[in-house]
Amino acid sequence: MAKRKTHYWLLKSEPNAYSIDDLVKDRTTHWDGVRNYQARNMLRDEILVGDKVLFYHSNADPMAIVGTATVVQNGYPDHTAFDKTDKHYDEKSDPDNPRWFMVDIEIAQKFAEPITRDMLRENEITAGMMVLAKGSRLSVQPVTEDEWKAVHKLAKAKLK
DNA sequence: GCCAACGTTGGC
DNA sequence: GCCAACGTTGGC
Repeated sequence: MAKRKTHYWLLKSEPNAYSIDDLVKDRTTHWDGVRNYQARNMLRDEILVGDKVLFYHSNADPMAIVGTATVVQNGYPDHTAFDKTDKHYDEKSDPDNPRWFMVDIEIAQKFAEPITRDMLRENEITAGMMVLAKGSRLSVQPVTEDEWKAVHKLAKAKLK
């Protein structure tokens, strides 16, 4: 069976809602509540088991990449859209024709120190990351292999 | 708290 | 199909 090349992604979360520490505690989670079509398409079609994820804290102090995770379940319907009591309930998502999707991820590592936006901006490679672009609101973003590696170098450098 | 950027909605 | 109004995101 031909093996697909690993793809890399960045997932944003407000730590108030779900933080890296929550993921460390839970080990795995389903990435529910995404209600944006571009992000939905990636969750449904492009993000596959074995892909690697940068975990980013938005609207936080500090705003930073705080760890990594691995995708352990391909896209499947986001059941929180069917739950009237859920914050992300969407009456237009039909269980027979779901509108929203999610993947499952598992903690890989929590960085010893957060990789802040300033740190990302100062590095030649990570300075080009989508998450730094003005007005970048997409909560699921593709990351290049070079960016992935550069973030890890920053994480190691930070340990010194 | 402010507000620019962006996505969605709905009238026409 | 256009686009103004509106709501949300998210950095600062």
